[in-house]
Amino acid sequence: MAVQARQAGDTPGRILDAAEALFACHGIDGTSMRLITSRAGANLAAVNYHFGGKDGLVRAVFQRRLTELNRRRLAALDVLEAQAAGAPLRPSRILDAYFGTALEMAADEAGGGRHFMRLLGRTHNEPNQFVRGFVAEEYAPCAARFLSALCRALPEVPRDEILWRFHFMMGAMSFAIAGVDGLQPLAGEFGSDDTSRLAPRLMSFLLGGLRAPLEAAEPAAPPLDRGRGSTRSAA
Amino acid sequence: MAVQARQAGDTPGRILDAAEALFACHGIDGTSMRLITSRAGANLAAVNYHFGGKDGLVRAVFQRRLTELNRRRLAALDVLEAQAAGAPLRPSRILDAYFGTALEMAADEAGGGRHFMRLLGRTHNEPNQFVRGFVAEEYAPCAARFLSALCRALPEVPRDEILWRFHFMMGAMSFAIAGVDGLQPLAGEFGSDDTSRLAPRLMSFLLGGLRAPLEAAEPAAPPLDRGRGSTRSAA
DNA sequence: GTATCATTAAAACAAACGTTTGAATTGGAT
DNA sequence: ATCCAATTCAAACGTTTGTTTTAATGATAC
Repeated sequence: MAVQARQAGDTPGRILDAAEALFACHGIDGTSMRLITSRAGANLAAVNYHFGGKDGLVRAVFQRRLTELNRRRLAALDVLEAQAAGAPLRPSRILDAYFGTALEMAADEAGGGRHFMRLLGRTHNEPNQFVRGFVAEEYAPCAARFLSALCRALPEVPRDEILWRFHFMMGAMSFAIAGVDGLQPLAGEFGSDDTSRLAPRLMSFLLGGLRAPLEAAEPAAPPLDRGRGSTRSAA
Repeated sequence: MAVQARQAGDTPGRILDAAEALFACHGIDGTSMRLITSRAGANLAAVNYHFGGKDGLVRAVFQRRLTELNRRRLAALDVLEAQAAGAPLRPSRILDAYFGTALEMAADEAGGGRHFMRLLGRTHNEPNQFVRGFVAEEYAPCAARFLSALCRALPEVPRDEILWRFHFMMGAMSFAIAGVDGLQPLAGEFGSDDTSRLAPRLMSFLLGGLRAPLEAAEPAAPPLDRGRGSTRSAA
C-alpha cells in the first residue's frame, strides 16, 4: 500500500518498507515472510538472500530507524548542552530532545516513521527475546546520557525515582503513538486535529509527571487507604 | 512452574493458568497449544474440547480476570461517590480507584495476576485484531464511567484533553507493570523494594501528569522551539 | 559474443501449527 | 453390575511456517 515510489530495483529496501508496515500492523510473529515478500513485490527467497533469514530482517528493520532516531536525540541534546554552557538544562528541553524527536519521526508519514514508532512502542513489552535484546542494546547509551542530564537538571530528585519516571514517560509516549487506534473504542468522536496537537498534549503531560511532588518515602500503608499521595485539591 | 496446587481434576483451570503465564511471556501468537497443554499437564485436544479452540481459550483467559478487575474498579468508584455525597471527587481518589486496583491485582503474585496484568498491558497495542476487539468491549463501560468522573472532578480541563491524558496514564501503567524487565537494560543496579514502592511512584507520576498545566491552545509553532510548555523552573 | 558475477524465480523441504478423529477411560446414577 | 455421559488420550489430518535448493535471468567486463 504505502509504498512511496521506491526504486523498482531496490529489493531490500522494498522488503524493509513492507516488513516495517506489516510488523506494525500484525506483529512480528503474526507476519509471514510470504506476506512480506508478496507485498514488496519480491520473491519469497529474497529475504533469506538479502537478510539471511527472518531474524536478520527484523534486526535490519529496527536498526535502520533506531540508529537514526538515537543519533538525532543525542544531537539535540548536544545542542542544548552547548547552549547552556555548563548550566543545568531545563527539564522541558531534555524531554523535548528525547520524546519530541521521537514524535517528529512518528509524524513523518511519508518516510514510514509512523509505522516504525508504533512497532517500537510495542517493543518494550515485546515477547520476542532477541528483539528486546538488541533494541535495549541500541537504546542503552542514548538513554544513559538523557538519564544523566535529567539527574543533573533535577538534583533534588533521587536517581531511582527519575529512572522510574523515565520509564513511565516511555509508556505514555508508546500509547500516544499507538494513539487513536487504542482510543477509539472509548470515545467514537474525535476531532480531525489529533496528530497535530498530540505533541503538545503529550509533552505537558510528561513534564507534569516528571515534576510531580515526591511521595513520602516509606509509609506503613494503611490497607484501606491505598493511595493518599499528593493530597492537594484538584488542579 | 507457578501452578499453585490447583485441583488435579480441574483441567480447564490448569490450562487457563498455563496459558495466562505463557501468553505473558511469549505472546499469544508465540505460544503454541502444545506448549500450553504440556505445561498444564493436559492433553493437546483438551483445549479444543473445553474452549472450542485457541481463540476461545484466549477469550477465556482475558474474561476471567478482566471482568473481575473492572468490577473491582467500579465498586471502588461507587464507594468514592457514596462518600462524596454529590460533591466532585478528588482526582487522586479516582486515579487510585482505577490504577490502584489494577496494581493491586498485578501485585497478587500467587493468584497469577502479575502474569495477566503484563499480558493486558500489551493488549492496547496488540496486533491481534479480535483480542483488541473484545478487550475494548469489556473495557468500554468501565472506562466511560471513570472518564465522566474525571471530567466532573476537573471541570476546567477540556474533555478531549482528559481523554488523551487518561490514555497516556494507561501507557505509563502498562510500562510500570511490565516494569523491571524493561528497565534492567538501562540500569543494572536495582533495589530489592521495587514492587513495594511501585504503586506510590506511579500514582504520584500519574497525578502530576493529569494535573499538568494546559498547553496554549493553538500556537503557530516555531519550528526550532518545539516544546516550550510549562516553563516554570524545575520541581 | 562470451564469460562472470549478482540477483531473481519456481519448486520443494522438513518442521510446527491448530484442529479433528475415534477409541479408551473415568465417575456416577440407576 | 450396568449403562450413560463426560472426559482423556494417542494418532493423524491438512495448512502454514521459515528455509533451502537448483535453475533462469540480467547486467557488466573482456
